[in-house]
Amino acid sequence: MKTDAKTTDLSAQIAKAIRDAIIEGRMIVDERLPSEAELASEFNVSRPTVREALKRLAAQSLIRTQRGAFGGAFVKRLSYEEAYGQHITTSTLLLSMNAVRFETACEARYALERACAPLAAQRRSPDHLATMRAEIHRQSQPGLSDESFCASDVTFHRALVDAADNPVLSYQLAGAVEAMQPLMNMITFTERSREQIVGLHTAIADAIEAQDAAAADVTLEELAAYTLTLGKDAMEKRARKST
Amino acid sequence: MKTDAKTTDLSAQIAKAIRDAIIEGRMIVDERLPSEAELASEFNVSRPTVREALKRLAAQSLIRTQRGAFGGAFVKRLSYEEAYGQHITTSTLLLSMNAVRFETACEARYALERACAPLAAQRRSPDHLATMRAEIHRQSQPGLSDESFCASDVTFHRALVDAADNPVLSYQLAGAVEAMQPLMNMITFTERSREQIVGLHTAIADAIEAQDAAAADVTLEELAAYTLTLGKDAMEKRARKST
DNA sequence: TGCGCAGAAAATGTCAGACATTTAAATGTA
DNA sequence: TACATTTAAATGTCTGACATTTTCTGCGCA
Repeated sequence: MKTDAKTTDLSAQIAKAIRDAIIEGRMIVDERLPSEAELASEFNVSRPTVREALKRLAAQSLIRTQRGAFGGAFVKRLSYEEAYGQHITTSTLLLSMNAVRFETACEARYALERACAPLAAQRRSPDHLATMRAEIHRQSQPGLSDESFCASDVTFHRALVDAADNPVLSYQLAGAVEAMQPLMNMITFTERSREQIVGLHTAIADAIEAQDAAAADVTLEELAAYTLTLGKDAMEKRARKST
Repeated sequence: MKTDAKTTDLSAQIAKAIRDAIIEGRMIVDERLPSEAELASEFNVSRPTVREALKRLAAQSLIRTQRGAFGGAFVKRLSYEEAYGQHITTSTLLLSMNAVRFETACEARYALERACAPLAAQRRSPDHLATMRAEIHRQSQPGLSDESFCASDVTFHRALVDAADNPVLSYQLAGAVEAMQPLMNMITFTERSREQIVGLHTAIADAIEAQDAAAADVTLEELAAYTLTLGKDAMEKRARKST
């Protein structure tokens, strides 16, 4: 039953075998793996090869290792924080390496955000509202760099998403929202466009506070359309400059 | 400037240094990394340590390696397929390891799917419609196992999402849809419930074909509600059994 | 009896060096 | 010129050793 795909590294094969065991539930959280020496003899390879396999799994946050007596490798409980981090890294790279069009990413992001809006309107906590208001205030400060403006924009939208109070939703959305930031950073925000955005953000916060899902949806749609035009302008300028 | 965090492995530090270089764009796709020996002397570590670092990066699909003369490690273009795979694995584990409530996962999934529906209605290709119809047909076959029914359900919904013709959206949704399957597999589908679901699926396919976004949305909402009741029943049964 | 400290043991972390294998370029020959 | 051969530069793998960390054990002492 062993898949003797001679084409792959031994360490990759071993990593796959262990990974499958974890995914299929044959090993449970906090269960200890055999020691490196035991794994080595079990798979008939040397200890460095086993170690390479374990490092692969560690990179995916599937195991953690602990030194010392009664240490070893343990199946790790994947935390939301780590999953967020991995997802954001992957999403960001996917966008930056595959020449994804601004329109495509933007459409995806706002489509997903609008899916959160009704839940956010229903469940928003004072905490999330406070964050949104604080970021709106920051975005109104003159002299803010474009990067900081974008970062604040991300924080605002994260708060909106988190207000839906569904960690699975937050996790899935994190990728879409954060991965957009590098693309957004290419936009130069004029005083006029910042005013527009702050106005729309305020309208969104108001709608969420008033638990008015319909209003939030309409405003988000407006914001999506406006962001799209800003992005298109920026992309055109870059295209002209490079020719 | 070297972060001498003595608390972490050398291989983790080296992996981080290279990963940052890739993420920040200091290394571009298909660029060759220094050889293992060169990296070893550059970071003042041994070759096995460098190799462990490289395996970490390979596990995240950030690099690929090539043997032979003029081989080495190269920055890898992250493909949608691989990103899908990683995302699904992570999402699945996140759900299974953190005792996410069925309701939470279900809510997230359908909220996101409903975000795709309007775009799918607008852009659906004959291909996607055909897939949806084919899966509906499969789901009507008597004698289908619960697992196969669930797998077909996932394929149907993937087709719905893909019909929106936005790869970024498909990528983000893949995690939500596929990661639900293990949870759905715990449900025993009676003949009656299958009929219900097939009916709703048919209504969704009809709405998408007719480019009627509103109808698709309403039906998806119904399906979400129905799935939720099925899930709750299944969870209650399991709870009773275990006491 | 109970407490604290030293040592043993077990595991991962790291290193050095060697050999095997793969691959493409360079070289030589018909 | 075309094809076969050699060669060199990489990664892949193994062996063995030592360093470090951490826990448990057992001893001595009050």
